[in-house]
Amino acid sequence: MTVETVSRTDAGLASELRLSVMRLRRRLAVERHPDNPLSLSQMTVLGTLHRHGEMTLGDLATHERVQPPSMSRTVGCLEADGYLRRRPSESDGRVQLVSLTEAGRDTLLADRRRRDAWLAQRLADLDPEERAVLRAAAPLLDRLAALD
Amino acid sequence: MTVETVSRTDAGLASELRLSVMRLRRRLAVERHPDNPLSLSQMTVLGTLHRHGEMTLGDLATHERVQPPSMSRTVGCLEADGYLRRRPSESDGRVQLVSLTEAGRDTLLADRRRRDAWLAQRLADLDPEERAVLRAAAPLLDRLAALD
DNA sequence: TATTGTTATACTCTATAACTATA
DNA sequence: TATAGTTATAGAGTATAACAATA
Repeated sequence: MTVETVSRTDAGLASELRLSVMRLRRRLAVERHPDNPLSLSQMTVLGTLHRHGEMTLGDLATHERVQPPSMSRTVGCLEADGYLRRRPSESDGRVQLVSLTEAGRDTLLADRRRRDAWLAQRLADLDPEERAVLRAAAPLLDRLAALD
Repeated sequence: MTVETVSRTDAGLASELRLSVMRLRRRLAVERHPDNPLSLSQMTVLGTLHRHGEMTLGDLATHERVQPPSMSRTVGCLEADGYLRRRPSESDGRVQLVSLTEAGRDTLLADRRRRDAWLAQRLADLDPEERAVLRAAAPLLDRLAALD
């Protein structure tokens, strides 16, 4: 088996996919709209809160596959800048419930439009069948990333 | 249109794909085999050199979508640890040609086997049709990430 | 004792700006 | 002058360890 054909086998799929995922992630980080003050990770947190509604900090960390201290820091910055709010749970004083503010929601939706301008333009260069492949692939990537 | 259905539209595909790519990349970073001393980015460079053969430092940076100083540092560490070698081009003294050493190749292949153990196991939980989707998706992700 | 979250600290990756060497 | 690469410096993102508050 040669290096060139390894990608067609199941054994090579893992390698191919990992390289591709890393490169696109890096490119996405570069191509953010310059007037958006929020980082890629911060925007992802806003997106998750928009999708799921109010969540605990721990659940947010689990969902984003980061450790609690990392999420604590991310959430701290976003709260300080007014994109989300925290409140303690009534039933369990240890728990912090996190939710989007109106500013966070506006920022998310504006960013989504801008991001779509870049990535959707790249997607427009693909055939409809190729876009269909990626639409099918996205949830599969999430299943691969799932904790179980 | 609701939040839940947005992923079925072309406008929502960009958002979905970005979130999925980021989460899988983070998970891959976590799931590396603990006895591998090399980082995700370092392993990616070894993989690119294995696939392409000897390359200039600049081409390597372009291929990995990083700036030359970033690649200069990555390559410097890998050279110091014996995973690759550099030599100046005969025709142009400014150019550094980078290639894998035997140790780099061995490390790459060993790591590929280990990585496959994790990701291939996750892939094994998918249907053959779903793996086919991902096999088709990987080169499309690279086209999205391409400089043009 | 166990769980949730925070603080302290450090490391990796990446960038931009300024520089050196070569063309 | 222009190009290839390096050095210096800084910032973002993440981790682990130790801690505080609550259950």
